[in-house]
Amino acid sequence: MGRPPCCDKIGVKKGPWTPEEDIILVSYIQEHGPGNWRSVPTNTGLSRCSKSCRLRWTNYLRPGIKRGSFTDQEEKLIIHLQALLGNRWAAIASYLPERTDNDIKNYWNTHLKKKLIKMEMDAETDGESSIKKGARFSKYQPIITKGQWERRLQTDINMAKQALQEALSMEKPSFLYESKPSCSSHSSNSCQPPPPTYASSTENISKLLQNWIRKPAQKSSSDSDRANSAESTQISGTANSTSSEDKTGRFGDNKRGNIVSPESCSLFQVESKPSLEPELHFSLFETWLFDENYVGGNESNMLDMALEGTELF
DNA sequence: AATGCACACAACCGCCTCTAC
DNA sequence: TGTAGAGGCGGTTGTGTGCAT
Repeated sequence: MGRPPCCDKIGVKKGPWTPEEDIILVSYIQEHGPGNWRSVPTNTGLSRCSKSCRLRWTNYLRPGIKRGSFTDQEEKLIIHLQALLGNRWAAIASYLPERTDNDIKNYWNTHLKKKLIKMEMDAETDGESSIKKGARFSKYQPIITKGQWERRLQTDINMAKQALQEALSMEKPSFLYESKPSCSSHSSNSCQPPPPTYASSTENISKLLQNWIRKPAQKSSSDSDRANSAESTQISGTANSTSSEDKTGRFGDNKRGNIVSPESCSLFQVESKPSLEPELHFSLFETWLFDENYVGGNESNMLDMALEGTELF
């Protein structure tokens, strides 16, 4: 039924990307910018389908991707947003600009889902024992009663949904600019955009390129995909390991010169996830998301809220 | 040291949405 | 207005790695 998948074409390579392919893709995007993925395999000679190229870029090569373990704050944010939005990982990812939807999805599936299930089971177990004692919610007993915080939760969810809709819409609501008065009535030149959050990753790519260039002799086109994959992972991992440490990275930081040019930074400033100004989103939600006191002051309550305050579970 | 298992994550698949014609 | 194609998204799978036995 329907169209055959674009990746069904004969000769289209699948599997892990090699460093060579990464470099080709990054170089091409440097020059032409992201988008028009259909033309990427044709123009680069990559034996990859357009989807694969886009995915590789957005999930791995795109500047600004933070790797490593999720912080508690990120974790709580994901839990809240998942409760609010469901499995809309792209929407959730828009509130964690340094994380890809794939990363969040993976993290949810491998960590948070289990964690919440465990929490739920613990709560149920505790609830059963509590029922016998006549106190259903004793373990996560909030300061306010369940009925009270349920009503507050519903109100907050409605408010948050409304805010979220506005935030996700094409037009930025005016209140989002409250924290940026300098941008309100000035020319575009005087309104400095926030520093690109992906700068660290541009450096990562630069390092990746450097690492690859330093040992070209080790590379062989006859290497198996698996060997390439392993090296790719190693190189990328090494580069990525620095990403969360240095937020000042610039694409032009490549001392070897031209592969990654400073001018290309503008490219990556253009290409970004929509609505990727973390401080804006955080300013909008941080109170609601991180005000743990309002349900009793601990993470358990928050998780309990996420579990019980939505139909998604 | 060898084996099995669980975990993490990159990548693929298929469906949906959007847009140009 | 309908259709085809490209891009986007979420679910799922495959594979490498680390740990326990």
